[in-house]
Amino acid sequence: MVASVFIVDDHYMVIEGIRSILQHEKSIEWAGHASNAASCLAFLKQQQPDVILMDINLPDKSGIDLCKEVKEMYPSVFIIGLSTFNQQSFIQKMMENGASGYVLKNATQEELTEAVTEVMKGKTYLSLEASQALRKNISAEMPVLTRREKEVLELIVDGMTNNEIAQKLFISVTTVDTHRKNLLAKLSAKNTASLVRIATQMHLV
Amino acid sequence: MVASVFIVDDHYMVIEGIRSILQHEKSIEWAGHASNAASCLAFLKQQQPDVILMDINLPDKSGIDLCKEVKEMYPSVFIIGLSTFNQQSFIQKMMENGASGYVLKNATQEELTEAVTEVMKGKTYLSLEASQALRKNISAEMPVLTRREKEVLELIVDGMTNNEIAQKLFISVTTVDTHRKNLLAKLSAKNTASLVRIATQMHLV
DNA sequence: AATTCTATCCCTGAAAAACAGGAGATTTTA
DNA sequence: TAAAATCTCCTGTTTTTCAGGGATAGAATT
Repeated sequence: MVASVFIVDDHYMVIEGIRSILQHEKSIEWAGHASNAASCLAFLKQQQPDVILMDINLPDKSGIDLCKEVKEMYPSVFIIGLSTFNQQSFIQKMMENGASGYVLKNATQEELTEAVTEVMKGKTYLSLEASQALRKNISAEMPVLTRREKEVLELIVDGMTNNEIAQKLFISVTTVDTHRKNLLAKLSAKNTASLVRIATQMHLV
Repeated sequence: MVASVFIVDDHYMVIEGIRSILQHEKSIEWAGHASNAASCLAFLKQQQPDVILMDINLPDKSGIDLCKEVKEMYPSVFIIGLSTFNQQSFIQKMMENGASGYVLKNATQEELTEAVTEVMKGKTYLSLEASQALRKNISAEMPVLTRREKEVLELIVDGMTNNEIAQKLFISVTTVDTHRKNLLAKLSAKNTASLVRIATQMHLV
């Protein structure tokens, strides 16, 4: 059985690299490529590949969102996340949104082909680094923020004061302050500065 | 004349992609590749290629630093910076450290080969996006921070208060406050939160 | 030699954030 | 349905930041 593989990545060199890696594999067929989410969706209207290798960072929308959309429209297509970083939050969100695997861009030829073949069997493939990142952080950190907390956090990062946030969200300043206190506690930050740094480093905003 | 090209990039897929792109070019010869700065330097002790394609993000040291070192030791080697982002500060630093060109990873085959051939002639090659980024920001923003201001900024981002910073640097709290005010002014930030966000986004810390 | 830049220090007063310690109402979920 | 989570609001106090000045001394530049 031959698996057709499609690639979404905004870097031509990466597309070329993957193509060059996979072309030797007899069990894998090149379905095509897209450099952004829009042309990926356009392609899928015409035909559906078996597997999509999907970069997390796309110019028009995040791979995490695209993954969700594609899986809703074409549930039978397997998606493998692709990125340079093994950030736990990314990997987790990608898997939550229906991805079947996650591979880092420094993966070897063996890893990549194994990922595709395993996923085709309906299994899940996580590269060593990815699964380690997932394991390490699932047990520890990565706090769960509520919808409102995320909302407040983003406005704080945008440089708004409690007062401004309160007006924007039509709630009391004291409420905003409470959310802020909870954010500080959840992210183990002692003040605004560390809160913003932690939030950006964790890619929460 | 045949140009030998060496690549330093920590992503196997990118190396494969570049190799696949350049192998069709008769005027270009593949010298080899390294996935970190250390093995790059080790390779250069044995032989020197004509051109090095060098990623900005390397696991052991930044491409910007590596560029400087290589140019000091082997001034005749041409270096082309390689990265996913067209951040003005990165491009500028790379060029200041002796690079002859800068190419983004979404470059086409034509761009990449042109970059190599132009640089071989002793010319400078900047991809369209790179030169635009350079032009746009050189005229505007990118504030110049003094050594002390950078120091204070880093401690602020680390979540320290003026008081703590003052004790750490053995200066008065009012001095720290002055630096802080200057930072807010220079980065056009209205408070700590936006200061931290801007600093991290500009990769100042 | 004069100017600019940098780093240092000081002041006042207002605004904002951090910290402590509650509590009621609604939604989710087990 | 009962428990847990979430969102909401409150009263205080203390600490930190922000805004607005001004000032001195040394280093670098013109």
